[in-house]
Amino acid sequence: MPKVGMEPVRRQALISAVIDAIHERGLSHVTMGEIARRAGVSAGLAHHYFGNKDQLLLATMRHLLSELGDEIQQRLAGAETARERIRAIVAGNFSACQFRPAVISAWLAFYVEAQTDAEAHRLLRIYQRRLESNLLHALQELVSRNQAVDIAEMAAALIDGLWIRRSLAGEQPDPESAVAVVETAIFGAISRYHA
Amino acid sequence: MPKVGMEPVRRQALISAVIDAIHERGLSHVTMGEIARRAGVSAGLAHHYFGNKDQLLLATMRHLLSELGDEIQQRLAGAETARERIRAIVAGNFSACQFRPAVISAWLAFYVEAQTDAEAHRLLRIYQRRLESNLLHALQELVSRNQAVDIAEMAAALIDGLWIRRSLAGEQPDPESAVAVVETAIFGAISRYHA
Amino acid sequence: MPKVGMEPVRRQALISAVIDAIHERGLSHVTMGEIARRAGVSAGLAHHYFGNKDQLLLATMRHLLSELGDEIQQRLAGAETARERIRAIVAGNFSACQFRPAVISAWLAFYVEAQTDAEAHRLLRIYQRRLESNLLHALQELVSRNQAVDIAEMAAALIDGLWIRRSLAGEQPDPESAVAVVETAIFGAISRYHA
Amino acid sequence: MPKVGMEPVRRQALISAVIDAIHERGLSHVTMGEIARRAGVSAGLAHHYFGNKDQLLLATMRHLLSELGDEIQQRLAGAETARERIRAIVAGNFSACQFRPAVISAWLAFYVEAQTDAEAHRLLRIYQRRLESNLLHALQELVSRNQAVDIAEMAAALIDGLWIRRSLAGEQPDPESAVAVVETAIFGAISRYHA
DNA sequence: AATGAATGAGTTTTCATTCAT
DNA sequence: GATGAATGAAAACTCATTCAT
Repeated sequence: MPKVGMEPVRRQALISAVIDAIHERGLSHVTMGEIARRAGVSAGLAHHYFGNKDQLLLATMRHLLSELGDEIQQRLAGAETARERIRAIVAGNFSACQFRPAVISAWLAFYVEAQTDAEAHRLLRIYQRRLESNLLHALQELVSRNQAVDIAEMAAALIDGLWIRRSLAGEQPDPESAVAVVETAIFGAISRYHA
Repeated sequence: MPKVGMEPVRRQALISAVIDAIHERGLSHVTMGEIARRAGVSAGLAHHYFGNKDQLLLATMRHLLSELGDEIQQRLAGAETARERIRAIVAGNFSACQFRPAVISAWLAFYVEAQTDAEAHRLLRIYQRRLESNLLHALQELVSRNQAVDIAEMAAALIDGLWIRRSLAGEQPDPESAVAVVETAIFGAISRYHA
Repeated sequence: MPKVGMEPVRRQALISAVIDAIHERGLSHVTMGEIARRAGVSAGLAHHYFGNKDQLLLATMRHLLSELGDEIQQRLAGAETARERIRAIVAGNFSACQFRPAVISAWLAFYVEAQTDAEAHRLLRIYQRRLESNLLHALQELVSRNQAVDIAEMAAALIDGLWIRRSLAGEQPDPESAVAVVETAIFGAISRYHA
Repeated sequence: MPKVGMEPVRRQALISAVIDAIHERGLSHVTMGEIARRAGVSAGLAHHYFGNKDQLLLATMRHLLSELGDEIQQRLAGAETARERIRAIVAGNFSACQFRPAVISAWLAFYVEAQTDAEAHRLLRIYQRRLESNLLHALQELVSRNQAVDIAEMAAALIDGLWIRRSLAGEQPDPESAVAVVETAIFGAISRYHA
């Protein structure tokens, strides 16, 4: 039953299937066959649209990165003060659509993949630099440049660390408390410098 | 030319080979053949000693966990005050033998594997609980129990986050500055509660 | 935008695409998708017109055979003496439209295909018999029947051999010198028998 | 039942299987599975020893080229006069072990493969150049350099052409008459130049 | 103890072909 | 008439694992 205009639908279904499959089986055990089955299409179609497994995986990673970017950008748009911008960045990183178990699993998997895969590495670095740069700009309005650098690094590491630990804990992820931990650490550090 | 008493040597060589192979190829691309080649033995021997690939991987993970445990235990032995114990735990996590690029890669890989592999998950949780428990005990001498729980979580996440980010940065890992970041965050939080 | 009367145009475009594709990728690597792409149509249309891949390939072969036949027939029409008829046959085999690199590649590929494909074999044998029979008739006016048979075989082999070698040489094919080599061999053999 | 020292045996069996499979199915229809089956081993083993299909095919081609080279070299060793050397080269090209139907099919297939495969092309050109060079040296003792060049080209083309036509004819190949045709053409041409 | 030979199951990938639109 | 969606079967290739030696 071929219909026209199905390409974007199938692409999205396949990317979602990748995320779910990684969550349940782990990236190293995911097969094209399983992804296709979850997406309700044949393995051939997955290749037809993405060329090969690596490309499909990278497309999924790009999807996640872009979703996260949008999430943060949206929140930044409504932020006026430096404190609000910092909150926007932190909250964006733990936004509902990103902090779902399956998405967390996929993120982690790609994080690790980026250790050895050049393209995955490149994609992740771009996101990381942007995150740090955003944080840095906001922080520099509150503390000196050197202090901002230190706090930004700490905050970025804390965000990643909370992600990884919450995911491993297996409990229902709790975005709000995660946000609170990071904000406490950031604003605590800022007030320390101000004292 | 089989020699007697080679077993521990071979086992260690294979475990080291796993770590290096994960670092260079990524866990999902590591094969028994490559591990064996790196260890300078035949693939058959790897099976002879470890039974199968999963067991070899888990043995490697156990090796890393035990090494980290020893590292922290050693430092704790010489620590007398609560502050010193906290410093011992943090420093142990970034000790030279652990904070090598190849070891970091392997840790990350196992972290992710633990998402979907029951035994890996169990091993990792044991280590995490011990780490948190150690931290908690030390912190409770300085702050209230509730405050200690919050700080311990933050500290643990920060340690993991620094690991993961430093590894991805590709630069030579710098244990001392990592330790400094974590200690600053911990003692900053403590002093905040005291104020 | 389907147009009426496009069928012969599409068919010819597909056949030309087959020849070019064989030249650039080799028959064993040619796919329907690539042929269709080169012809500027969808893969579905290629099937619509030719039924399946084998039929399209055979249609291409028939096209080449018929083109070669026409080429020779045209030249034979203007030939009066036996020597002229021999020259017509030889020259026809190296005529410009046949001795193009892409066409040579396709010919060779079909030659080989004919080893194992019954229909291709049949088509090629028809052409070969006609070529030999034409040559034989002309030669028999100049030498005895037995001598004519020998010379015809030699000439036919020489034609094929020059084709195959020129094609592999990769140089710009030079029909005239090829013709000269064959004619020298034929007329040399004839004069030898006459001596 | 693994035995040591099987590698050369398996390699040879696989190469022979390639030749037979090409003869019966045609290069474009040959699969690794069929080759392995004919060789009496698993498809995995074929990959184990040759890496991939292309490499196995090229190894087969190298095998044929080297066998042909040996055949000619042997005959050349016993030749003293220029005429004998020419006969050695021609006879070597139609030697029993080369002029078997299956071997002929394989040769043709590789000839065509060389049109589009760089490595196959390289291998074939080396053989062709050596053949022409050998012929040229022998011929230059009997005729002028220019005449030798012409005769060598004609002879080489005739050899290839006879191969291709005899193979297509499907009859039992007849080395002796093929040799006779080539020698008649060569020595006829020489005597023509001498006249 | 140790190896290399060998396999078979599983995975990716390709591609001719079909079919609704 | 023409397309793009979709499939399924077949092919290449990988690799953990077994086993005779």
